[in-house]
Amino acid sequence: MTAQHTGGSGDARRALELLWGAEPRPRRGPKRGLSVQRVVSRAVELADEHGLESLTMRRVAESFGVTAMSLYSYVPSKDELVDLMVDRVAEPSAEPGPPGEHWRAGLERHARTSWRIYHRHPWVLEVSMGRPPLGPNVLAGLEARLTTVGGLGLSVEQQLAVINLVDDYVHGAATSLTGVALLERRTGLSAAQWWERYDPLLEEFVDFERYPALTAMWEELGPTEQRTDFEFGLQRVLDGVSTFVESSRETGT
Amino acid sequence: MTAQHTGGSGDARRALELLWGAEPRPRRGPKRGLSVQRVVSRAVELADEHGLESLTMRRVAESFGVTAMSLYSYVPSKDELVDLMVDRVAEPSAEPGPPGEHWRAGLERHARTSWRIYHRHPWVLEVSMGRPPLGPNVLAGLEARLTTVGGLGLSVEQQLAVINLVDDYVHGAATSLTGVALLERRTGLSAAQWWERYDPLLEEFVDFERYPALTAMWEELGPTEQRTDFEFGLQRVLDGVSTFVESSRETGT
DNA sequence: TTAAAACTCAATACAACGTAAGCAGTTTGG
DNA sequence: CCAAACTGCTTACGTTGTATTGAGTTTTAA
Repeated sequence: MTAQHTGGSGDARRALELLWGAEPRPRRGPKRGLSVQRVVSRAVELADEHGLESLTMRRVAESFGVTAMSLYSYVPSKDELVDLMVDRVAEPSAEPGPPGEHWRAGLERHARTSWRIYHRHPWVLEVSMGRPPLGPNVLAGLEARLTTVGGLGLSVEQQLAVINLVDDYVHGAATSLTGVALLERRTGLSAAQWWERYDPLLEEFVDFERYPALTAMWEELGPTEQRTDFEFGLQRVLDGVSTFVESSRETGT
Repeated sequence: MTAQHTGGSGDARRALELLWGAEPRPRRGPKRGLSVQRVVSRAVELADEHGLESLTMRRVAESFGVTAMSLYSYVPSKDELVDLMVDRVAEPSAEPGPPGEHWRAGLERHARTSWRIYHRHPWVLEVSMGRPPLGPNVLAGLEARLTTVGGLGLSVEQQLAVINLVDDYVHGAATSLTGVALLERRTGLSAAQWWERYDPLLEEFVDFERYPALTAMWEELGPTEQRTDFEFGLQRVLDGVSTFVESSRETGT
């Protein structure tokens, strides 16, 4: 496994051509049996269903009845394919939000959109956004965020800080929640079954007196109950931003 | 690559023995050349230096001058090794914090501790904590957090929600920041070099009028400047928690 | 019209991975 | 003192991404 996503260490022009769909220039050889679009769509389906770790070139190819190497005439590498997948599922259609929308409602909307994407396509969480694929949907997502925080009298740096704060929280919360489901698939063991295995053994190793608060918690809730409450966290984060925006307005800067 | 960390799909008792160091029972065969401790330490060193993706059983073994298979008499699988690594670097010594510490200072301290761990051991970010290794350090970290939010008059669910909120944000922000460095290593291209490659090509593909806010931002800052400001975000998050705690006190519940 | 260039897809191959199986040699409990 | 238990090596298998090669197909240029 080379890894997920190169951030375009290959041919940058080719990468952009693929992202922006500048494909159908006339080609010379035999008719192509597939298309970049279809390959990306199928790859997204497979990743949604079986996870990024079982998304292999061979499996994508097999689902079309061709060999793995055939795909390389559509996509230069697996990493570029993943980039295309990310832009495909990012903020589809990027709804602009109602005119005159309050910034808080806007941030909430963006957060929930990301949350929904992560929920439908958990594999996106495993792809680094350090160098996002510069495709239409990814850019539209950023544009929408910037528009939302644009009218608050914040500096551009502060605008980005706010956007990153919300995005980072959503990403973290989604990772946390998704991790559980991922482990259930990878191990074939539900969270409850896992706990049943470990619970009786713990007292053999753990001196509970060293962990009184933890022990109390385990007695009150099952330890399975540690659901990340996305809504709770999101409101706290937005409250924090709110405080900042208001005090920022008072100060005049 | 099987993946990172099973959450103990193997022998649970053996996993706990390893985590709690219940090792040196007398053994029959030849003297062991290594020890679980040394294997874990070396694996941490290698992962720190070259990343989790280049941490292979063969490389760990090679660094000791033994074969890959030799390691399997110390550690049942690579996934279990990763679990051991996580507990090794988690909250070392778990300082209890000054007595009478304010909850906000406590949460800040925990957040910065996590931040430091992620910074020193970025590979931890890639390991799911859906089923954390139930070792002494991981448990100590949770205990410390629970203690910090214990005296606020919150329900246990609320306490966990607050802890998860902070942890999720820190995790997200660290992932974001670390992703950049990871890509620099994987591609051999610095962020600046990457941008130099894409910037001139963008106008060929992107209709900037569709992305006015984005374009304005790119003109004001280089797009390289999108540093995640951890401190800024952390203070906003804590402000949000603060608002919640206070209004929660007023309401009486 | 035809030859060459450009293309598609398949077959084969390689290095790297985690780890199973088998084995030779070492230590120790009965 | 010997059989059981253990260590560490060798070999091997199935999987991964992708380089290479080659055969067959379509388009372009002469």
